[in-house]
Amino acid sequence: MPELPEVETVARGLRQAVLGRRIISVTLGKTDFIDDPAALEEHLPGRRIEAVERYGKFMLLRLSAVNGKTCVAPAADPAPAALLVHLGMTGQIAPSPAAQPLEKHTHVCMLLDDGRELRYTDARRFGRIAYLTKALLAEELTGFGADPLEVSKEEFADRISGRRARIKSLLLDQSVLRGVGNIYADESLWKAKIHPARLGVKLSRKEAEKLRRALQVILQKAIALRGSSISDFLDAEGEPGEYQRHHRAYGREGKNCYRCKTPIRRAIVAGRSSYFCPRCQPSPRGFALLPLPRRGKAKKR
DNA sequence: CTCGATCCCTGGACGC
DNA sequence: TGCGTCCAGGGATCGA
Repeated sequence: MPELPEVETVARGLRQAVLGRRIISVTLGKTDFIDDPAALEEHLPGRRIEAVERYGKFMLLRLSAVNGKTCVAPAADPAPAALLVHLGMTGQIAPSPAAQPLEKHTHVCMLLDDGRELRYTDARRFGRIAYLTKALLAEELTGFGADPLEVSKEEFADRISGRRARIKSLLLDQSVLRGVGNIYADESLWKAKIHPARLGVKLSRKEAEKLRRALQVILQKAIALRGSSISDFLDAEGEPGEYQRHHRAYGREGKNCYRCKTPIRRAIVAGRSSYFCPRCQPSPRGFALLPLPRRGKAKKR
């Protein structure tokens, strides 16, 4: 569940921990979530980590050009490049002493020039790792939507106003906004008092602006608190975040709304569990609030 | 074009 | 204690 605030937290941690380090060698475990595993082994050694950036839910480790002095074999691709990292649901990336035993599900180990290893673990392997040349990276980053922290009032409204999709679906759509996931979509909709099943086209400009503001305030606060740790999110120092304590909707089914005391409901919207206050966030016409099976009970097929 | 359904994967929660 | 089932969810893909 790492979303923008969690990825930002990890990126900041990595910036502190590994900036300027050179990668000596790479060892891989399972590779079915890596674009081109051989490319990692071939192209990473000899490169220095020059910057760590976040793009939506992606992290981008900018890598130096390879020069002859640090790499014995002439590199086939000496130009600057990047390592793209997506944490998926359960991905973690952090440096460890090379002597430390490997955590379960460690699939990428990058030995650094200070004796530590930058390790990527991911139980579910919903993440993604790719070595990308400059051209491939540029291609990769096309098609993403606006940065939710930077998007202007006008652009935000334009991006949802013509759409017949549900607002929840639009918030989750990385080609509309990059970086928002299920938790922060629900939290921002609760704050803006907008039902997740409303259609984008049906939101007024005023509502759209309220939603943009809510999203920005929530994301900023979540970053300040180092993200939400609801299952197993840990930052690059292995520390959990704090923002889960501030959730007002997500995961609060049956608990009282912080504004009006009405029990929070859960419904499937845009294929995802969605939490909302049925009073503060009035449902659109035609939205049937079907009773969901209680958690843990058998589910209809 | 738009959008919903399905699948990928594993650990943990829960029922019995 | 152990076994089976369901659920979490980002994103790719497919079909309506």
